[in-house]
Amino acid sequence: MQVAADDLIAVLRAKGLRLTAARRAICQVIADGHDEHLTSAGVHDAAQKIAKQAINPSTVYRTLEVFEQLGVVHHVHLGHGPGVIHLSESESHHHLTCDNCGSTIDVPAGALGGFFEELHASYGFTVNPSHFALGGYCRDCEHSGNLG
Amino acid sequence: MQVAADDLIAVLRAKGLRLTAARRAICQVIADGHDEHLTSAGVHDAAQKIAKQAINPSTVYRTLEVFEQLGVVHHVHLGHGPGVIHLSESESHHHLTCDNCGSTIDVPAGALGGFFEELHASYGFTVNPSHFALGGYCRDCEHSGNLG
DNA sequence: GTCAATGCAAACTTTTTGCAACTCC
DNA sequence: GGAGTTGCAAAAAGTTTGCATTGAC
Repeated sequence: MQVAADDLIAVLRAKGLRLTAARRAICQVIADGHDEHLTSAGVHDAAQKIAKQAINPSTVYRTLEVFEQLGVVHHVHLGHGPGVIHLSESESHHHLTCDNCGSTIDVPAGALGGFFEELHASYGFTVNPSHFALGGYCRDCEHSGNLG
Repeated sequence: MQVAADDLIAVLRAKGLRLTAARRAICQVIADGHDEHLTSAGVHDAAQKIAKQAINPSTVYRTLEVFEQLGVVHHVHLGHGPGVIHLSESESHHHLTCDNCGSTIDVPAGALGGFFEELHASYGFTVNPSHFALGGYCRDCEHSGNLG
């Protein structure tokens, strides 16, 4: 699903929150990068380029926190590094992260639906399908045999 | 599968590595806590109690790193906090972590086997079932409705 | 005696927080 | 004008690293 920066801006407006250059830029970054895996640092970087002004990292974190509370974005931990930002509205998907080469495969949530239902039935646990990733080895690494 | 501290010590010996009080204690902690979710801090703490002497955190990290390289343990990220240590030999299981209360449910890898096979068939991705966790809401939090 | 392992302290990364200054509505 | 935002700086948590010293074998 496509999300425009304007949609994000509208969310802020609807909540009576204020719209600053920094926030506009961050909205833009999130909307533009809807299919990428943006780190907070990446958001920070890109936002500064768009805003053509310095933005404080803490501003980025605070703005992303606002968006998380509004349910607009998630942050996901793909590995040991920084967290990754994700649009909640973007098509829900899970991540398969290769422990060897670090590549990430997106799996549509639909492909996992039955499995998650099973977990719910057995454990009463409702999976948030876009949070966290499954580690393992991708096809290439497994075949090449160059495993750590 | 049960792993004794002696087994871990044997691994070190076999590699020609040295055996110090700190390492003995850490082996003990890992072996004893084979079914728990030990953080590095937890290992540190427990090791000091066993060794009855101060152990530096960096020693713990370095020792755990050695064990990771030897393939004896993994470390897993359950969420935003510290990483968790896991015996590679211990029974493989997946983690369901509640985003609300932080509780963790262990799911035996067997329960997920079919699902992982499907992922392998569809995406060529081999899941390492003990790495990373699935986020979501546990039964209690979902029912109580006290969600973030 | 040699080399691995430790302790210590300092650096590092990512993220959070307190507070004064600012600015959007 | 006032509440929401920002920047700055400092702190926090978790982890890593350099270096001299220690201690296992």
